[in-house]
Amino acid sequence: MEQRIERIKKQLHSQSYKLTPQREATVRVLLEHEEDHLSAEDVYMLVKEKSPEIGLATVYRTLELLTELKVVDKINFGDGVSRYDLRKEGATHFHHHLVCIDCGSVDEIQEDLLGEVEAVVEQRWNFIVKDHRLTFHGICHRCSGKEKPEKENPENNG
Amino acid sequence: MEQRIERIKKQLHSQSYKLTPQREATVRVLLEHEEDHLSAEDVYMLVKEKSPEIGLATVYRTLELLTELKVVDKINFGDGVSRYDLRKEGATHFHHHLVCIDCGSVDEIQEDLLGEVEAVVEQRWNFIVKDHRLTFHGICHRCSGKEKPEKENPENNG
DNA sequence: TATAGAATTTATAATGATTCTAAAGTAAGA
DNA sequence: TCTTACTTTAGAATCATTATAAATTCTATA
Repeated sequence: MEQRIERIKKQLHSQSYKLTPQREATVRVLLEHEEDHLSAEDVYMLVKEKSPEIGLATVYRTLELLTELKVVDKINFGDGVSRYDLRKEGATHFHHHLVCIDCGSVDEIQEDLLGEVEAVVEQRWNFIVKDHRLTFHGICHRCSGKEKPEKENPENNG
Repeated sequence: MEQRIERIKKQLHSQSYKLTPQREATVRVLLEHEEDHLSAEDVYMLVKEKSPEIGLATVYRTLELLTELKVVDKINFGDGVSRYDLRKEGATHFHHHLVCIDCGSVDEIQEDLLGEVEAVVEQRWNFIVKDHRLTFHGICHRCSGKEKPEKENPENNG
């Protein structure tokens, strides 16, 4: 945890931004909730627990900054709010999501399954792929009664 | 055009909705701008040209209804507005998009490139895929100076 | 240490997309 | 024609997000 904060700090410094206490508090919340998909409001409320004096606008500004630095990814599942998702360290691509239309859960796929598809897109559409967003909508293993997949969140094979 | 409207009318009727003049005007705008990715406001302004008395709320309600019936897909490219995209007739999946981070253009891919990926997801994650959203961000052929792809919008091979 | 200047935060107001509400309009059946 | 349910309109309300102005903090330098 401390190491990751240290590295994010360096990343900020490299663009002449500072890791202020408010920004650090925000980053800590994101790290502590790595599995979740928090909205700005969610983050705000969690940050407030430990740093009650922080303002909502600051949280928004920090999240925007972190998005710019590609520390987090901003995503939208169509429910009217943006959500912020920490990138796995070293990951160069945006991970994928499984949204359950039954219970609303959101699981992550860290593996990059799009290698071949991107090659096709680059060749056939002459489009230089820089990033992607892929979300599947369907029924999760919990709702379908199927067994839990062996590795639901594999550590670092993206 | 008339045939498609007729079919959409039937689809509405099958759920005991009516194709009111306002709804029809909205559908016509969508059909006339099939290649575009219109926001609710865009649709509103286009509908007003021919039916000036229509209200914005009606357009919103109609788009919501059409989304429910899967006549259109509601998408979000991260620019703060929802956009509405007519489904190709017979298409069972949501088509893909190529968003240029340079000029902002949005091109479509009708082909379903995700067959294998979905099979992997179903098997490895025990997730029953019902639909998907796939958007690539990158540089389009116009901005990169590459030649235009042979078939930019293939007719109906999705 | 004092001080100027830049960056940052706070609190609040403003914006803009979307949804809600109440009243009026419309269509279909008895 | 009367009744009932559905639909639309206009405008108000809501909610997420962004902008603003004043206050605060940090940094560098004298």
